[in-house]
Amino acid sequence: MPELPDVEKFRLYLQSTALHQQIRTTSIVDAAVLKGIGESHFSESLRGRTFEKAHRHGKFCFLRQDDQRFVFLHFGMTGFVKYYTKEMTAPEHIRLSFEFTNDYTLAYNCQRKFGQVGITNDIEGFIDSEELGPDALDGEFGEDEFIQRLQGRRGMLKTALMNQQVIAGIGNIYSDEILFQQRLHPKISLGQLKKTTLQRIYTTMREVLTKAIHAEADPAKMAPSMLTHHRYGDGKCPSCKADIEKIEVAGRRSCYCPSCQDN
DNA sequence: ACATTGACCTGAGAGC
DNA sequence: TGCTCTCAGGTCAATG
Repeated sequence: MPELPDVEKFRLYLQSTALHQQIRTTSIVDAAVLKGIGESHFSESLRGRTFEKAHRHGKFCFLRQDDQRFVFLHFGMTGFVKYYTKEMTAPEHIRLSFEFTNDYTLAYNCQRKFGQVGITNDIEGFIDSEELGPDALDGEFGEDEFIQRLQGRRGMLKTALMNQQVIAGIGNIYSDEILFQQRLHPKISLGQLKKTTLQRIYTTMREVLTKAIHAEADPAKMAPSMLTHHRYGDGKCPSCKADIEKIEVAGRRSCYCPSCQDN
């Protein structure tokens, strides 16, 4: 699932559930999801800590601890978090969990183990070391910088939008949505785009992501004018009712309307 | 510098 | 019902 809107949903969820509770124990069910830290070191450094705030950059979520360090969470393709009590059904595929002194558990779940969890001293340093681009919805990330980061690149627009080093947060689904909203073919290359088109793409990117957040990243809750609303359902273009086509672009399945996006 | 491919993992759903 | 095959919203490394 998790692209920027999904991760923002997780951040808000964490923000409203798992903060200010003392951690009693940490269970590591599958150490494969830990990155850059060993099992025992991870558990020890979290014992007795509380989470004070949830942050996000691109597809990464950060839980600030009361010692000012951060647990970072990446969700891969199948990750999510759940806060629950023993009376509630535990999620499947728990990879690690925090048990709080209020008897609630915060579980990090990931069916395929593409996600990762670790500890970092500061978010800025983490972003630098991961070489992440600016968060797609960051208030500081304006149109000029967007154009600057895309202009002069070669290759396809979709690839650049999904490249976390260029812009952080966009994946396969929302790059398709941005392309659809601008009626651009998924294989269009950056060299074909005028500056005015890039300006419109920037605005569309922000709108698409903002709308998706408002819809809680749930395709069913999105406006019918959005491609994402149709890609799992009727498979019809919301504009012209043509069948949505699926082609492979940059190794990913790309959905588009062959009639509206025929440039 | 970029595209392509395969690898990493696991399970849901389709088709037989 | 049970088996096999295909596919999945991410990322990385190797290769062309």
